[in-house]
Amino acid sequence: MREVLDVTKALADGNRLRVLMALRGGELCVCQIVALLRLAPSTTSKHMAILRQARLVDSRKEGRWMYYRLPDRAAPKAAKDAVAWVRRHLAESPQIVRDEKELERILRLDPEEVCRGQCRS
Amino acid sequence: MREVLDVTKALADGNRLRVLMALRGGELCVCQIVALLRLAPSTTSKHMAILRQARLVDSRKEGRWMYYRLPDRAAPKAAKDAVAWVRRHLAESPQIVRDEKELERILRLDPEEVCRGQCRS
DNA sequence: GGTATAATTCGCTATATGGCGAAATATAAG
DNA sequence: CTTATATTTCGCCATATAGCGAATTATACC
Repeated sequence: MREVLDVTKALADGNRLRVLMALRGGELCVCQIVALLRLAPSTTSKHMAILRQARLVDSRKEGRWMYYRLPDRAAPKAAKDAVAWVRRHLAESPQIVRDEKELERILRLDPEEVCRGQCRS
Repeated sequence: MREVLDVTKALADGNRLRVLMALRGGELCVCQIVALLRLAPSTTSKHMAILRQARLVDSRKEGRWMYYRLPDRAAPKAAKDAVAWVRRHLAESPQIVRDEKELERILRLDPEEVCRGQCRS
């Protein structure tokens, strides 16, 4: 029950659903997710921790950057199936379509440039 | 997005997951669900309204009794798939197994008797 | 070592949610 | 019509959650 509830609670937020959809195209660093959601880095980080706790994303640290991606084969089936459900039923949402365009724009930028300025106090 | 979020928010509560699992065996009236969850009728009713809003259950009124059941063919695919996901990943939860036993006990009682006393002020 | 920067954790506030009991509604029974 | 009863709605309270900025941590660069 706990495992399933972790997943459903993690999915019960629009911004976290947007992140899962954004990760369809491959891993993203926190800076890029911040740029997409336009939330504070601290808020975004908390969202990512909730998704990871539910095993809906995996993460990988490279230098100062933390990259998040959709879970691989090793993830619990409940989580993988949940991601598949989200992908299947959210693909045509106007918000998600808008995010796709915005993400294209963000990915065209130098990652350094995306980060710069976000994390200044 | 709204439709998907209604579903994920509805699933993000343990008692509502328990109801969905309990309805596997067929429709139940509110009294029976109250007896299973051991929550106040008003609380239970609110949970059922949230599940119905998300199209995760259908309802049918018969006299004074309101019966809830899992959605049929006509329901949105997102809702049907979500119910299938819950059924697949929650079937072996200890809580759900306990609920199965308890529900058997409740179903052996006269429905009139199940209701009696719950709704007294 | 010292500074800069990406990310997280912490402390706080506003809002959302789950719970109850009382009141309201709807239907059956007298 | 009046009473009884199943359910829902309303008003309230306690807790959970999403958001932010400040402080902290971890890593790169000088």
